[in-house]
Amino acid sequence: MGWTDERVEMLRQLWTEGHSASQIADKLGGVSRNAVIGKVHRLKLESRMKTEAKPAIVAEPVVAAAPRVVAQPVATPQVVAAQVVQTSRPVARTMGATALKVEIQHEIEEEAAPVARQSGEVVPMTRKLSLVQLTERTCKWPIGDPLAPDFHFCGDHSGDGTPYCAFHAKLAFQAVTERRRAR
DNA sequence: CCCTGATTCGC
DNA sequence: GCGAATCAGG
Repeated sequence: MGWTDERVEMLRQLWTEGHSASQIADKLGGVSRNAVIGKVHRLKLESRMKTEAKPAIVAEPVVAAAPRVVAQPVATPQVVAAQVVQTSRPVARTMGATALKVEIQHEIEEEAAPVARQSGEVVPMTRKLSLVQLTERTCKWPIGDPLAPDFHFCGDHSGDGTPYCAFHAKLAFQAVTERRRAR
């Protein structure tokens, strides 16, 4: 199949809309993603260069690097936030992992806040503990940017079973529940 | 290993 | 002009 005017038009539109080369190749049919990319170049389209977004580091390593105490959290806030983000953004799926990680840090607070209001509870005071101060009974819910100097953990008293205090445990549990319902 | 786009080069 | 092969990256 060659590049008829119609096909070229479709290519232009889909590419402009942000579809990936392979996705466009599928829709058009009869062409490979390479063909699509090649054509895009010849048409001098493109533009879609994100200046190689630098994902940087995520919180996960920090939490995982904690003492034995923090070894196996049932569900980290990061995970919960990721799930919330996913359900609220059915669009960005393919770029997945990396893109989401970036958003997590940025939105974890924006996502958590609303949930907090829904729970009808007041956000508890935090003891602002650093990583080394965590024990078996301190809430390990991270607060702030892991890379920022003021990063700390909630530190409130947590039950025997959970790694979080009552408030944050509720946050995590509720978020997951909603995720399953929406699924 | 999956994917992304970018580039090359024989056709 | 075309696109497979290849490259560079996530």
